[in-house]
Amino acid sequence: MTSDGPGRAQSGESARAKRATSTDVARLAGVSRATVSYVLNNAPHQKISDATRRRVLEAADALDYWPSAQALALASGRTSLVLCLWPAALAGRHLGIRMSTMTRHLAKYHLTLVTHWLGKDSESALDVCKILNPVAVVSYVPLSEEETTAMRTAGADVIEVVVGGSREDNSGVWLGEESTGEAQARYLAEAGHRRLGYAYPAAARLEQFARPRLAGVRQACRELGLPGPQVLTVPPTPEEAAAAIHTWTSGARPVTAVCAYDDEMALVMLAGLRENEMRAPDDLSLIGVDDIPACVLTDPPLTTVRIDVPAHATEIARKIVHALSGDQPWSPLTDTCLAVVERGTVRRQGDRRTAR
Amino acid sequence: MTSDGPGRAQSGESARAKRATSTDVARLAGVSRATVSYVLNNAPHQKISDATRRRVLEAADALDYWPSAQALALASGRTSLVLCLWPAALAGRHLGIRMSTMTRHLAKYHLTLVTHWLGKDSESALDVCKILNPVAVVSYVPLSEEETTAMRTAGADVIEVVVGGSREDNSGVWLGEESTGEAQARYLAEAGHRRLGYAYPAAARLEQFARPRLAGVRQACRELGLPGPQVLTVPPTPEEAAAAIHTWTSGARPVTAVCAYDDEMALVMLAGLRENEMRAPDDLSLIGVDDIPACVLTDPPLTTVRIDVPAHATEIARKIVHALSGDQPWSPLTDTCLAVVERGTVRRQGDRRTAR
DNA sequence: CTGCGTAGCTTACGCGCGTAAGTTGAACCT
DNA sequence: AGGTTCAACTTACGCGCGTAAGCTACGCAG
Repeated sequence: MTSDGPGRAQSGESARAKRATSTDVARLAGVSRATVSYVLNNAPHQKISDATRRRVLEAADALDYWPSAQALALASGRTSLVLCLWPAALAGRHLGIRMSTMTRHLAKYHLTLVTHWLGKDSESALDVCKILNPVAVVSYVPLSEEETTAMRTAGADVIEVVVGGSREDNSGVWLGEESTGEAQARYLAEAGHRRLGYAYPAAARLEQFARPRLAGVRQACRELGLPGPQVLTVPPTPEEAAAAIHTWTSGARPVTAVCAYDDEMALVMLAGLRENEMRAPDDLSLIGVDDIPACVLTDPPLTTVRIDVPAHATEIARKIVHALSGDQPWSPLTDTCLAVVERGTVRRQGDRRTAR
Repeated sequence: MTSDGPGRAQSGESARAKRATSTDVARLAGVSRATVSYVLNNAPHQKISDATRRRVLEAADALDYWPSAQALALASGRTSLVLCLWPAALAGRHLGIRMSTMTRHLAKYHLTLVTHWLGKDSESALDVCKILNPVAVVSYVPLSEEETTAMRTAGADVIEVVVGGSREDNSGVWLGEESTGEAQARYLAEAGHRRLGYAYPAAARLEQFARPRLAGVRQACRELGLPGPQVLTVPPTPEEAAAAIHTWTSGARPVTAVCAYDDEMALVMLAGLRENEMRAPDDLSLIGVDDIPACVLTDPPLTTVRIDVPAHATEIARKIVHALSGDQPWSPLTDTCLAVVERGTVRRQGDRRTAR
């Protein structure tokens, strides 16, 4: 038995039916192609008798007809595609929820989301845009002025660059990376901490996220009248984390709490604390970003800032749909896509010991 | 200053240049459209004078002309797209490398990879296929017979379903999920273990991966003459892991080593061991799959099976390119996309204590 | 001087579609 | 009887492209 199970690759020889065109439907229904088109698109000002309409619909059904997206795109000058540009270096675990949320939301408006992965240089971004000719682009990669204008001439009406902009650039709308930093700092301040540290990642690929997050911490400190955070670059090894922790805690004005760039950084910090025979939160408070599953497994479990990814993704999708419809000014549905998950690594003012 | 920074969404009003068509180029060069086409495509049997050729090339350059992918697709009947279907539930951290590897490899052959994210049900898979009309589909989601044939009539010449097939289905080619399970079991057997456990995940979304991995362990046990693994479903909490560990280790014929579905499962197991005041590898050996960064941070560091993702991705891309060219039978470049990373959680036969 | 091959183009068609602009014949009004 | 209206269609065009087929003028053999 040589049936084609899944996993088999086949070249095109297999006798497969060609897809039916509207001409085929017209022939089968015994009408002109135009009539078919009018019926299937419910053309508003065309009079089609019920009998004819039914014949056309039956013929289309019998032939399993669907219109060619390419022909549609050529004729109308626009596709129904939304292109998402994503940097390969950043494949985190929220990606799936983020993408499927956007996919579903856009699908309600008959828009199809596809993702293209970019390497170090975003060279292929423009090529892909030319090939797909999407109506909108949402980019998680910084885009140069030239690239955006080139994409616009390539047909992309709406271009959203999610990453790297400042708050004002985003029309005061939504969650930038800064917000996570702000949330960390505000929470620590509210817990009574005044001298903060920031654990900055060593990997260059994280720069574009780390920089705005740190900026958010700085901004919050400024607004709250706290001294700026003491920033240390922490490579991902327990030993180097231990050294950084020593620096933070041993000065004349020691840091009492550290904002970690993300949860993985915080995990490394926890290992560094062990290395120094110290413990969170008694010797140093710690807060991460992301709420990865491992957060609940550590001892003590890690306090962190959770990004409400579905909410954020929905906001972006909504903004795109809105911009495509192109009427009233945009207003966000929510501006709080963030929440602090309180667990065991931040000591609150007044606590002597923290409960296990 | 109201310049359009990144992060701004714009609707289409901005006076942007329309893209140039080959008609524009023809007009500027003072020739017919056909001549333009012949020049730009280096038509083999057409005689074009050098002067004309140069004028056309200059005009195309001046207008920044590129052919419309939609028109090309309509005229030729095929696109240069490869569609990758990915289940949103499975966004792991290797995704970036996997995708960019495939993207780069396919780009060498002027194929563009785009990814579409599927939710629980793969309902939209076919729609996307109809919209994009890709030459090939590589799916990480199981596809029904109807779906594959429908995709073929939609124009996809090559369809690769990476997941879920058995070894034979994949034309004896490459790495299925089974292989990771096999590698775990073989390694443990070689280290002297004879009674193995398998820590099966509780989350339903992991079923499609867990099942073949477990099948691989079973297969290896059979081939090595070992009793089959004692399978326990382990929810992701330390307490429940501790209970499972108790079951494994306390019988008349206790298990001495456990294959964890993946590293996260192994991490939970480690927490469960702590809960029981036990330790790997002295009380129980443990091996994961994936080699996530956290592996080196645990105490002891986690022994695991690493998937050589770039190699695997390249194999898939090569297979697709090969199938599209459609000549000689396919042969893989490598069949070992797996490696065991030996760290501290597997006790080798003869060791009394394991070195830290 | 006529015929012919050929370099160097142009004209024409089809890919599959939406849709504007006809066309036809029956019903209705004067 | 002759004109008008209108339902129910069909014909024709363009979107941007590749490419088959046709066309023209020039050089050259007979």
